[in-house]
Amino acid sequence: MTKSYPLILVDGSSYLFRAYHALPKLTNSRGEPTGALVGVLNMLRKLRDEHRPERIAVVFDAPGKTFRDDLYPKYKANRPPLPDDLREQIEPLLTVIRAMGLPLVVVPDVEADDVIGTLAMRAAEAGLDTLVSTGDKDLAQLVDERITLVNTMSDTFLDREAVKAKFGVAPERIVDLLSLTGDSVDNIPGVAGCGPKTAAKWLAAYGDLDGVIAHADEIKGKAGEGLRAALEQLPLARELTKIRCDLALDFGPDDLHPGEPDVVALRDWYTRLEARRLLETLPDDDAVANEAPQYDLVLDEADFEAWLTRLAGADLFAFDTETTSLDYMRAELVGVSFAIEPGRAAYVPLAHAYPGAPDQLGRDSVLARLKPLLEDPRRAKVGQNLKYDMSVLARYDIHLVGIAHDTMLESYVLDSTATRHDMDALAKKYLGRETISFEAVAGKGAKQLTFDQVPLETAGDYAAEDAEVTLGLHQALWPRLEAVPSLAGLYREIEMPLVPVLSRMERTGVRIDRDLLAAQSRALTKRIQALEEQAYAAAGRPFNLGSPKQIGAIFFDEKKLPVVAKTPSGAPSTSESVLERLAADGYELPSLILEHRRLAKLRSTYTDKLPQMINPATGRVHTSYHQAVAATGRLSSSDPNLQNIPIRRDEGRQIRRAFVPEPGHRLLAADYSQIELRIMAHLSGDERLLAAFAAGQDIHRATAAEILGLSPEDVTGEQRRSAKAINFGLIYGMSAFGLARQLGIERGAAQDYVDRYFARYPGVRAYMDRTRAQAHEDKYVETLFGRRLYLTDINHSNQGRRAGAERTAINAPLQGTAADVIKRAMIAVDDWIERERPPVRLIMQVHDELVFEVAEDRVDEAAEPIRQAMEGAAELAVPLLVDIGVGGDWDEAH
DNA sequence: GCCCACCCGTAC
DNA sequence: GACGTACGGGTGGGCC
Repeated sequence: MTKSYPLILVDGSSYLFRAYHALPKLTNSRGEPTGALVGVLNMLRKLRDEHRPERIAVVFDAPGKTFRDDLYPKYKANRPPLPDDLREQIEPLLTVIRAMGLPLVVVPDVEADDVIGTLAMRAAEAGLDTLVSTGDKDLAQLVDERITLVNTMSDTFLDREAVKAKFGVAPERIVDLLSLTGDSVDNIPGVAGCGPKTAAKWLAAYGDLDGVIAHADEIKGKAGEGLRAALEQLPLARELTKIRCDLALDFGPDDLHPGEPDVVALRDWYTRLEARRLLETLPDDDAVANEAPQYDLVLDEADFEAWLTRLAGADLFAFDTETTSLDYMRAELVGVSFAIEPGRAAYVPLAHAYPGAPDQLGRDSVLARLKPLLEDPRRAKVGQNLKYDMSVLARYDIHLVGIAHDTMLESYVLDSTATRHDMDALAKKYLGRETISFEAVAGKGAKQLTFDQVPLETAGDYAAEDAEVTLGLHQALWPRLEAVPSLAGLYREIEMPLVPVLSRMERTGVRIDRDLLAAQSRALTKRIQALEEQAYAAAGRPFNLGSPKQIGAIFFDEKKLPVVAKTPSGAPSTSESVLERLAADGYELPSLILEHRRLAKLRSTYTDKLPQMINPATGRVHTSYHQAVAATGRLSSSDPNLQNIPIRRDEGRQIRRAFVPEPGHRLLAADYSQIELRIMAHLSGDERLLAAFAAGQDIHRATAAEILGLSPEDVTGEQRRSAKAINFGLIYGMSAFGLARQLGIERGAAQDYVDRYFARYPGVRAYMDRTRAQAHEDKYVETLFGRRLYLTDINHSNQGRRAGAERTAINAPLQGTAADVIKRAMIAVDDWIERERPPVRLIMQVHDELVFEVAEDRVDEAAEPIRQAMEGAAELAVPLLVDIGVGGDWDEAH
């Protein structure tokens, strides 16, 4: 094609129908109809590539009545309703056309033909040649010296001469010809017995339609009779057929310059449509990725709508919230950011409030429109620590679903020993990219701003980058994860499904009896004060009982007490074991300090702190569970830490009485019995250990009996205690030296115990040897569910470092498998709760224990499903046993 | 006033 | 030196 056209007008509606009927009914693999849509897109691409027009518009009919309906109520009455599988393709088509950068024209209450006629005429007046691309013969009436028709699907051009050749009349007579022949699709009757040939003949003979009408009497035959019968309606047919070229449009040809294609959106759409040919027309991924990122600050409806459309078409999008607080229970939403492709992201500020802040889209209206997307399980989202975003959104009644990926967890599963899994660290590690720190935009210390006070320019870059980097990280991390099927399985089956469970558990929180803790604090204060006075008297001067340094000065400098042990930094230790030793030697002060430390610890860490952590809105304490902290796969808890509430000593245990249910409810505590030893039995396959668990024996008693050659009933309490220390020591990779210290016995005696243990449990020894050897070989160990823990020090030249790594190698598979098991149990139990909606809430996890708040009258029926979920969480060679207790507080539930 | 290392103690 | 995994309070020193 050599001739160039300054304006191309595309009859989009005609092509859509032609494509729908002419092309096979294709669908993509999701079952969405795509045939007509892709057909039209291919045609548009071809048209644009061949002509590279300066101006172009794709014109569609607008829904609604037109002037033709007013002229003729039966207009288009024969037309069947739009098939559903065609209707569904219209909106996506319009969206993709916009993304292609092609001006889209839909004028309310006007048909595409008339818009095209008017625009072509205006162009002609301005001296511009127009190419009208259509599949509809009616438009032949527009053809003249400046207007040419093309059917891009069949590649046929119609200029004046071609129109004459094809229809037998000049373009000026096309309206007359069509009036005579009629149009069954538009329900314009025409003349019975008169087809295009006859009509052309008549028009050639009598000049035009008026001439034909004037000479109607002269025409013979069936067609002549038809003509005479149709005379009255022919003027109306002409009115209906004639394309209007005089519409009052508020735009003209010069408003129709094509824009830059949105390659990112197009790639998503073409991918979704599975249109490979179209995908190939787009520039390479790399070319896009290497461009400077484009961050949109979305402040108006049009931009937001455009992003909504992009998100709706994306297979996966990255998502992030900006808020006023790290505390998910207090955080107010300040903005949201999105990315659908590295290099392209947007920030939608919603509630930035500082002097001179620009108007922003309303939070409620934005959230209302995001809600369907965020709650749609088929719309896949990726985020960094999405548990946080999920909890924040829940406060706005948005229940995030479709959490497909979390980059923090991808990183954690790939390497749990990495110290940090935050976005900044990951961007540096995996993308070689330095990101904007929160501190850089919000400042730090007392001058730190909340995010709503951060100016939009910097906030936008920061927030959009968060989403964009998250997507980039996912693209870097996911292939690495997929390359190791066991890790991918762990991620998919355990870590990702756990995210909503933890979010719910955190938001539920736990009720705390503030008054009880306050009373305990007062009682502790009295005792602490008394101890201080006694200590000052014993020391001969006042000092800070909380300062190991001052204690050291008094003990080892002033009173010349023996140094029992030193701290790692070389200072004389004042640890519990040291003080106990000194107390046993008859000194008074050490036991006073020990007592003081215990009480001060309880007061500062628990009885004073927990009431401060009560959320005023819920009256409950909401901890944070961290899913990417502990290298073994365990969770950790902070703010407050609910996983180290005292239990071993009675004084401390009282604090658990302050963990209470709502009125009408009970606490139910379910803990695994000896889970790590059972896992050791399973992993080692040791026959005696397996047999002991199979028989339901008290495992520490059985161990004592084996080591000492007694029958279980003859084992004393002291002997059982020693065996228990051995069992735990094994789990921690303890040496005979450590055991001796633990039990306060000679090293030789401890070694004797260890030897006898391994003689009776040879499978355990073999397992430990095997594990160590494997660790040296692989530089990592794994849990039963494939979780890996890397041991960088396993071949270290330093003996201490190497020994430490070996202990970790022994401990990690046991601790880590237990963590896997309880995580699976949590997912199962949450699934039951969400499915059956019993009056049961999961409120705490403490490594081998789950705590529930249950309606008082439903405790009995809750216990069994909980037990089944927990005991069924893994299929081991030994039974998994769960002990369940119920009470009016957490202490009582044990 | 803020930050951090250190020591110590709580849990499983 | 010697028992694994966490969190966090108080002290005390350094820094701004």
